[in-house]
Amino acid sequence: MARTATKTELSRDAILDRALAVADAEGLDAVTIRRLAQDLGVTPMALYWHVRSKDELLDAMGDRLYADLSYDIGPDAPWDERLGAVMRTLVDALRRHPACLELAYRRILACPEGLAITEYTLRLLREQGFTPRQTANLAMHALQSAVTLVSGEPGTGQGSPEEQAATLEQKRAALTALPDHQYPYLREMADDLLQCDDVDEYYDFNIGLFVAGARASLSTGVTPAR
Amino acid sequence: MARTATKTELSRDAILDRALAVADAEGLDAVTIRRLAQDLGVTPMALYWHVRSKDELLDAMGDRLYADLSYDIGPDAPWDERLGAVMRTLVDALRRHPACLELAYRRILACPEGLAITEYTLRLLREQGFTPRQTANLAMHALQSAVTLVSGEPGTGQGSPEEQAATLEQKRAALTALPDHQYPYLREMADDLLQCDDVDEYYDFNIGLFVAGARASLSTGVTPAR
DNA sequence: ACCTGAACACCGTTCAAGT
DNA sequence: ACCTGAACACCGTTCAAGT
Repeated sequence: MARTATKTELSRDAILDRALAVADAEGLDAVTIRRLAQDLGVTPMALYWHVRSKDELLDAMGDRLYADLSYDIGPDAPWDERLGAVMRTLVDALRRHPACLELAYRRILACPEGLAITEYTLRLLREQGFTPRQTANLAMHALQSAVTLVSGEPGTGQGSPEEQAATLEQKRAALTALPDHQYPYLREMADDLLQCDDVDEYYDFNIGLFVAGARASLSTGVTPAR
Repeated sequence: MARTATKTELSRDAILDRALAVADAEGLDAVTIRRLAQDLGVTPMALYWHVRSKDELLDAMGDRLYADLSYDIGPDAPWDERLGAVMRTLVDALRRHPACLELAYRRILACPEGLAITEYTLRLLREQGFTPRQTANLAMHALQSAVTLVSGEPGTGQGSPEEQAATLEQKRAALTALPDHQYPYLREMADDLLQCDDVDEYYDFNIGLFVAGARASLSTGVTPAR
């Protein structure tokens, strides 16, 4: 919108800051080399001095998601609470840049902070008696669940806030227009499906759900069902 | 690759078939109006007679994921097995077109088959005693978990098979090059994190995990932890 | 070391025009 | 009803050239 013809000189960090700001405001699709250049008052090709390619820029944006995480609540806390704390931290971090969600997963094993939180989680589970296979599985899915929770938070879509509100109302209209004899449950729970009045309860419940599954799979030994 | 200058006349279905084929072979990014037109031996603008926009085409591709699903194992089966069957069906469907995974979530409440499986799941959970809020929550996350499981299946990335193999080997090299004193667990479980020798076990375990979480949240009444 | 200009090979989409 | 041609406003990226 406002072409911030900032006097601040161009740098990798300045580009990253602007990219995240654009993503937050207008969605990841709005993050464009040419757009960023315009915002920064510079020619598109100038960015290529500080960044190898757009893909590398997206990677760097993803890495920012893992910056400044604190998830270690101490070795004396129960292991399931420690696991829950990891997921809580991830969720809170991802919620700061919901437009960048899709960048999170591919960077967890690529950037130092991602490796650190993964190592922490692997150790936590391994020491609890999970097999290497189960541990790797649970650790990766703890992260993925965090991503999923944020991206699936009812009322949160992709695109600008206005677009989100518009598509939300559109979906509600579509659901309430369904024939009641065929979709009674969809109609009953339309609001619950589409929005979320208590986000804290939402995250608490679903993180608890994951942790409960992990707990169950530990006590029963192998696969928790079937 | 082979520009299939098919003599079959242009139609919405022909476009969709080609789009899915291209996505499966080269990833969703390769699905392009112009590329499809070339494959179909026609001018790009010809597609616009059969399809309103590229977005509508992507929506239609997503709808295909929900076609021909059978998940009802009968009302006499235990509810947790029925829930597991729903997730199994979704997983199997999504695995047929892994490149289209990101299209799945946004169409679940938009196409008839998506509505049907959602209604089925809502009813299943509601009759079990979950609150509307919990039911809506669990139903949507059952789907999302299915998407997550497929997209997170170790060894499965986005892009062409060659690209996947290349990035896989690259990641393994990166992990095994880590300092052992700092990341012992990452090094121990590098293979488990990156690939998956028994896919059936992988899906069974993780679907069971979700179902176990749901079971736990039902028996304990409200939120399963904290 | 850092930025620009011109150019290339792509996109999705509109709109008037053909048959 | 169905398709084409030309055009518009975008992309990411390369490469030689400027300072």
